[in-house]
Amino acid sequence: MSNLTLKDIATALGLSITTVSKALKDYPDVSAKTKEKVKAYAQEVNFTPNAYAAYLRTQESKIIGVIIPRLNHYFFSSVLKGIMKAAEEEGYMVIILSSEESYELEKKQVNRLLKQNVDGILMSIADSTHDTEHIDNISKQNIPLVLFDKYSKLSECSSVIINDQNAAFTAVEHLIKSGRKNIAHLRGPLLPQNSIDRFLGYRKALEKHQLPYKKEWVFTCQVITSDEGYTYAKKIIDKYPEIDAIFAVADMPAIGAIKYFNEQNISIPEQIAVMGFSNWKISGLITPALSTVNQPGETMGKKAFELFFEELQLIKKGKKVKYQIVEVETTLVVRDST
Amino acid sequence: MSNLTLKDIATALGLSITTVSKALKDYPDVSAKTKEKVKAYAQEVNFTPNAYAAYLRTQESKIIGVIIPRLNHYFFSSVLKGIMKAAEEEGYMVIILSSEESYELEKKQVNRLLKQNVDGILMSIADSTHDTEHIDNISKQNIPLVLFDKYSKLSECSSVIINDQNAAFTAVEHLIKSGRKNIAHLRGPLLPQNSIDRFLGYRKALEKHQLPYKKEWVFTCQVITSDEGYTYAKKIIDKYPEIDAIFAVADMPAIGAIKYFNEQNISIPEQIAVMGFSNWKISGLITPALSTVNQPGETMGKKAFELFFEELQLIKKGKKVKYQIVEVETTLVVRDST
DNA sequence: CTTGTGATCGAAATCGTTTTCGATTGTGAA
DNA sequence: TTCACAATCGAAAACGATTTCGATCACAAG
Repeated sequence: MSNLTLKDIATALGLSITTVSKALKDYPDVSAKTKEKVKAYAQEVNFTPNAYAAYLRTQESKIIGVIIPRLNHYFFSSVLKGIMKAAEEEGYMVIILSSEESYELEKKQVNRLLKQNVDGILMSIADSTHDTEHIDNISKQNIPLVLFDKYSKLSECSSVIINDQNAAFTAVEHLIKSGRKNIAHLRGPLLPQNSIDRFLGYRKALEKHQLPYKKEWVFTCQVITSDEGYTYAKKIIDKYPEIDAIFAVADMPAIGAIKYFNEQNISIPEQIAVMGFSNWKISGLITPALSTVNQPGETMGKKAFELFFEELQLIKKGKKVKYQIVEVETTLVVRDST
Repeated sequence: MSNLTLKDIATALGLSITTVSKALKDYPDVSAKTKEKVKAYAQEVNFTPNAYAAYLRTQESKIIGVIIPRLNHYFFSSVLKGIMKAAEEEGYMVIILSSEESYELEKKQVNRLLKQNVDGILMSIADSTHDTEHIDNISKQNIPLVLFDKYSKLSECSSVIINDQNAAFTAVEHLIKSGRKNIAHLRGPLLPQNSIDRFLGYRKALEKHQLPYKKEWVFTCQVITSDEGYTYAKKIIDKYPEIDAIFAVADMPAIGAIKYFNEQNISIPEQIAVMGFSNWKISGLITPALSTVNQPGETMGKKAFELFFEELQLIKKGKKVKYQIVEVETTLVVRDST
């Protein structure tokens, strides 16, 4: 029952270990009859080769590592789901580690994965990550690396991203087309690039529609939480009552703002419209339901695994890998807050 | 750079593989001087033993497997966080698999983990799981198993749970003490035991305070979603206007109900109070903020790993393991909806 | 009767670490 | 000097699968 080996099968069938191994792997120098016998018996006793022993020869662990900045965030959970589904189909296991948005921890986690001899690493780099040495180390060891969501312009590797600038542009344009003229922006921190791009998309939309850009209408969230949205919402109402719409860098600040407006009986979207970004599950459940940009996490995860897998095949064949930047489509989700 | 072996160190220092190995593991039959030399060099070249080769001898993979019913649920993500933190401290990697609430898939995932030779399995069984053969197989192979959240009375293994009945009792009693007399219950499906226990806690609280239990005030959610809460809320208002409070089996249905009440301008908690269960992050962000029962996922995860680790030590020493049922404390979180 | 060929099978080396069991050296006591 | 006994090191056998390279045999061609 518990974990038999090739040897067990060999003795049971009066064959050598070699022949059993080859029969199971369809080597041409085993007779059809023997193959059948071996396979039938292996099936019967539910044999699968010991993964660790196999690794020692093949150097393939059939395990990939995933590093995400936070564990219990809806978006990253969705990406994980996509990765794990795709991985399962190819017979891969997934080891997940969290960097907790810390550069130091991220470096450590990369090293842990390398020591574990994973066949590849998929990761979303932390906001605080400022150099790419640890990332480049991965490629140097010749193991496939795919970044998702956030990415590094400096590193030579494949990435799965969305077009933050275009997505933000579309979202803000939607606010403009629905008649808003004084649109504030709750932007994210100066890093990562994503929050810069969303800010740029915001500016571009204003520009295209000849609306003035006012620096004082851009509020920077140091941490992307609902609390920041809540306090900025108060500030907006108190200091800039002319503002009639808010475009937030993410759903959380948008939700915080809505919470404040609800408490103050400020009508959404009549008096002020609110637009989020990411389409967390929660955003459809609050009142009013939040308009937002759908960021398809599961699709991104699936695609990230596929890029890894392609790359691995190329490496195994000794071919040169070509890095790809895959952009996944976002969609505008219009609900009741705009 | 890339993955040296004991042999590399041995030749570099003019020693044997054996001595290097023993020096690194502080065997008594290696001189202090040699140990120092070896350790210094190993440190310098950043050597760590190959995990797979080590496994072949020690039969310890330093990997545990975790199976959860759903990936992107806040509660399970929190448990994962707790598990992974604790695992990391003991040098364990975590492989995560999802059963997607499917009994068949759960069986398959258990087998995948067993084939991977993980050192232990932590799992929360799917709602649809009706027999425990696959679970018992784990214990039979003598590898530690710890269940969390949901558990099986039939299986002999340790578990980390909350006291659903008491928690529900406290929640409903809070509604009663705040003056509600006509309390409805959105209960979960007939399985798992958790939703039964919460229902029983609801009944017990009514009973203790001499409130009548009315069967027609208990609404069964087949799936625990906000949609179900939304439609039942409508039904409650239409058919049973006398109801002044709702105790939901989980946050999601409670949130759905609140959404409906908000749309209908039914004041919460004045006209009707709403109480959830689990304390998902979202519950504090809606308006009005949802009162609920805090289910400490991270603590449960941490505790689950600790139980596994204890058990593993006992098994390694050949001692008999004693299974434990650990109850983690819940707390009532009173916000604005009650 | 040889010889060559194809079809089947196994022995043995290998992956890198762990661990048992000897082997060697040096030291002090007899 | 001889012997006992630590102290220190290495050889070699595992762990289980993979894969190279022969070995064996049957059979047909020469």
